[in-house]
Amino acid sequence: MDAFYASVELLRYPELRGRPVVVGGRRAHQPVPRGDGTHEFSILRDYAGRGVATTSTYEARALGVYSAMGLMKAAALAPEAVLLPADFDQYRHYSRAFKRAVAAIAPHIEDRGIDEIYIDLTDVVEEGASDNAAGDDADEDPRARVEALARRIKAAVHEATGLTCSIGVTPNKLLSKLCSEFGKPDGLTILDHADVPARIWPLPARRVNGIGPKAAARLEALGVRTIGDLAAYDRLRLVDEFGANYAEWLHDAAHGRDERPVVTHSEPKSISRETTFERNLHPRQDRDELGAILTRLCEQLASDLERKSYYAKSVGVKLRFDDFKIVTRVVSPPAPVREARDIRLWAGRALKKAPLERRLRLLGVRADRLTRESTPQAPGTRGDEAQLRLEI
DNA sequence: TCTGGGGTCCTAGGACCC
DNA sequence: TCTGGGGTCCTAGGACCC
Repeated sequence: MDAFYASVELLRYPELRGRPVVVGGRRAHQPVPRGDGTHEFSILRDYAGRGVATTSTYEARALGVYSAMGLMKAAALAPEAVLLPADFDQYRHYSRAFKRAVAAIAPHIEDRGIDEIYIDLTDVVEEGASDNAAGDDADEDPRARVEALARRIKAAVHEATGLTCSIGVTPNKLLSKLCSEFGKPDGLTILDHADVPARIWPLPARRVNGIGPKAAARLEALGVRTIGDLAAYDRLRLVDEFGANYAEWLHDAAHGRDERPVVTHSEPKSISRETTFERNLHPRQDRDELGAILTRLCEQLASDLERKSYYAKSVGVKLRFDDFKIVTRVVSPPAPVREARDIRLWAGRALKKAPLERRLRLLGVRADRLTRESTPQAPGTRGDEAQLRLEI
């Protein structure tokens, strides 16, 4: 989806179209209705406090404001930009709507978060082909068929949500992810393996999903800037720098090779809640306040577990200190837990294992190693199946 | 008073088992 | 004085993604 959160906000406040708009900041103010149908909006310059831009409209991006940028920095770049608080219920609603619209056409979908999916079009394209075989003036060009299908999906998404999306149709997820960035907003790119040298290799290596800031910097140090540089780079030297596994993946990725299937179902591995404080808190001086925050996080986590029907075999805490260093500690209760009181107890024990000298800016609680069962499951046993032991 | 919140996956070391 | 070769599970940290 194109600038998803910001675009949803523009549906609600059409008068903001064409203006730089930033979504984010926990203390951002709700727009105030004026009575004539318009609203009084807060602007970025007036924001004070912690927080980052969750997303921004293309007009704000033109001014240099991107996702994850601190709002104070964003305000320096775009002081007149409108600032809106995030409304995740609203975004989830539109997320479900666009996914439903796609699923009606192509049901083989992998969820990649609130605003992104992979679609396996193989069967849909083939069905279309056999349908067409009967027709007389049917379009026989496979590429034209694929394009028509992609346009049908874009139209369905727009019909259901009023929002635009960008689609990349390619032989695999890696290439589709790259191509979905082309022509945004409202892009459509169809690409085959043969197009990789011309259209993929000129791109910066950083654009590959899985090459982040660290890997990109190390590649840069090797003189590797583009995906084409990476494709041409000596494999063994890549192994020296990154280890066998990552090196092989880098090499395959640079050649547009990716065999990962579209995964239509997956179980969560962990559920967590965390919060950054308005001011840094000291483990001893602010002990009571921290304890209250931890309790609240545990209550939220317990309600998440209950709603989703999971128990946690491990409970962990996450601390971010004033120097931004992160420490995590995990404990495993004798039996899986779900109740807020239990989570609070074990989170407290995990916390005791952590170093507590510096001030904290963030505290988090995590339910780890999730299970549907409330009773401990010994390794190698399943339910109440009879156990068989054989010795020779 | 730069720098959110929710995730996944990988690596590495230690405990423990046969 | 030396002490193998598997395996699994658990924990901590880090890179990366949306």
